[in-house]
Order: sequence, then structure tokens, then C-alpha cells
Amino acid sequence: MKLSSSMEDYLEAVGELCNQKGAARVKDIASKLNVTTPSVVSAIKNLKRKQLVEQERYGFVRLTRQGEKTARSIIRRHQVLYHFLINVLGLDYETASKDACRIEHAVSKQTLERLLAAADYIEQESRQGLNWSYEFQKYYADREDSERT
Amino acid sequence: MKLSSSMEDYLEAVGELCNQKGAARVKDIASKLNVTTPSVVSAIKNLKRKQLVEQERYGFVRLTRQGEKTARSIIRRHQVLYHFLINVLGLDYETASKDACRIEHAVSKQTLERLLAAADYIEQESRQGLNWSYEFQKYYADREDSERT
DNA sequence: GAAATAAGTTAGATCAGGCTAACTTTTGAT
DNA sequence: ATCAAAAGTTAGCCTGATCTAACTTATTTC
Repeated sequence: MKLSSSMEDYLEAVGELCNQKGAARVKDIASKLNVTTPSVVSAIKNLKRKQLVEQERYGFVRLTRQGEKTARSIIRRHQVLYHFLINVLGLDYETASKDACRIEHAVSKQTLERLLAAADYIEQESRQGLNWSYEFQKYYADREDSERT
Repeated sequence: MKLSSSMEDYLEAVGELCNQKGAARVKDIASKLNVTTPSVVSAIKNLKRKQLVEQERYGFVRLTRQGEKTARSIIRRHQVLYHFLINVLGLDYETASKDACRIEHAVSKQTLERLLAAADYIEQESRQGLNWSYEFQKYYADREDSERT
């Protein structure tokens, strides 16, 4: 039962709002995703049909058991990606955040696991004195400099 | 003048077909992208409007000057990503290919440049005896093993 | 507790991108 | 040169995701 990118975004937003406030309101989902409330309503209707979300009429939105599971994996995907972009590639938060939002819908399980492993591996290495990230940042900066000439 | 993912796919396909055969035929674009010819026709109409492509009625499709430039950058994006997935993360061709196709529409210029730099850096390191990829593959394999227990 | 405000919903439009079916033009075989 | 097959096109439909405008229900405030 695959979700579209868009539905993943909604489920992710519901998940995050539930995590931080216990339940999600339509208007908060809307403002988080920069869409209008009718868009949220129709998306929620869709997620209800898929049994990922529950909502009493005019009330709060909450995740079902299955919804929680799915949301968790979507959020994890985002997190892993974001972490990788920042801690391995050394991107700024702004760019990392935007790219993570878009790329997350496109990475396979396999790729994701390797991105995570790479970040972990590099972190482990750095505890042993071989600071990959630092060396790479230096390399990257130099290379950028030389391109500007 | 930003292109949708879908339009990027069409332009990329036209670019590749032109590279290998000098011009693209509607049916070849269709089979490359797994869509029907009417879909191609309407996409081409769109790319014509954007001046990225030319075509005499019932004839071949070719890139304009601007189209070539754009196609080149899209193709490069794909290539860089594919290379990274294989040579840095160690994914199999199949997965790398599929993921590259989907992720390419989502990576920013900044992320792309760093992915490229990371791949180059690692390659350079490996010429100096520090075989990152090899070590990482080992790390990854071990970690997968221990998860299976 | 009634009126005003906020939140949620419904109806209906639009747009992109895909499809099928039917048609036209081009190509190629005899 | 003709006519069958292949390639390209057009028309029209469908789905997903968005929007605005208008409406309904809940909440807040006096």
C-alpha cells in the first residue's frame, strides 16, 4: 500500500504534530505544509480510507496503530537524510532541510540504510582520530576556491 | 524557468537519444520512459513552448541550444548521483539506477556538488592507499550481519 | 447564553500528466 | 504507384492535488 509523496508529507506532518502536542489540528497541518485547509481535509479523508489516521468530525487528527508505524518510518527517512547532508556532506541547515524534504520521497530502503551506515561509520572513525568530515570539508573548500580562479 | 520532474525526464530522454542517434523519435522517447506516444506528444508540445526542443510536424525531435544546455545539466545530475550511489555507498546497479532516476529531481545544486566532491575525494584517498570504500563496505557488511542475529 | 470568531467542511474549478480510441501522415514493400 | 504498416497526432477522459468561495460546527468572550 504505497503512498504518494504528497500523502507521505501529510502523514509525516500529522506524526510530528502528534509527537509534540498529542494530536494534530487541521489548521496546524495546513500551516506546516503551506497548503489550505480544504487540501488538508481531502488528504485526511484519503489517509482515513487507508486506515492510517482517525478523526472525529470537526475534531483532532490522530494516527492509528498502522499510521504510527508508517509515520515513524517516514520521519526516520527524513532524519537520516538530514543528518547525512549536514554531518557528512557539510551542508548548511537551510539547504539540508529543503533537500531532505524532497529527497526523502525518492530514496529506497537500501540507499537509506547505506546513508545511515556511512554517517555512522564516519562518526566512529572520527572518534578514532581520523576525522573524515573535517578533511573532506577542507578538500571541498579548497576545490571551490580553485574553481573561482 | 523551472521544469517539473516529468518534463526533466522527457528532456533527459531526448538528450540521451540525440546523443546516441543524432535525433529522437517520439516512439523511442515513449519506450524509454514507459509511457504512450500521446503522452510524449503533449510533453514535446510543452518543451517546444519552452523553446527547449524543436520538431517539424511528424518529424524528429531535436534539442535547441538552450535545451542542450539544460539537458546536459540534468544528465550530469543523474550521472553524479549514480556514480555516488555505486562507488561511495556500494549499491548494486539496479538499485542505484532506479534511485538515481527518482532522486535526481530533488537534489539542489549545492548537494550535488558535494556528492561529486565526496566521490572525488574518496577516489583520491584510495589512490593514496586509504581505501575508504573498501573499509566502508566491510563495515556495512558486518553491521548487516550482526543485525540478522 | 447569545453573538462573534475560529476551525473545519463541502462544492466546484483548475492544472498537470497520464491513458485509450480514432484519425492522419509517412514509409516501405511489392 | 499503390496500399499496408508504422509513426505521429488529436480528442477526450480520468486521477491526484491543489485552490477559492460559501457554508456548518465549535469555541470564546462579554
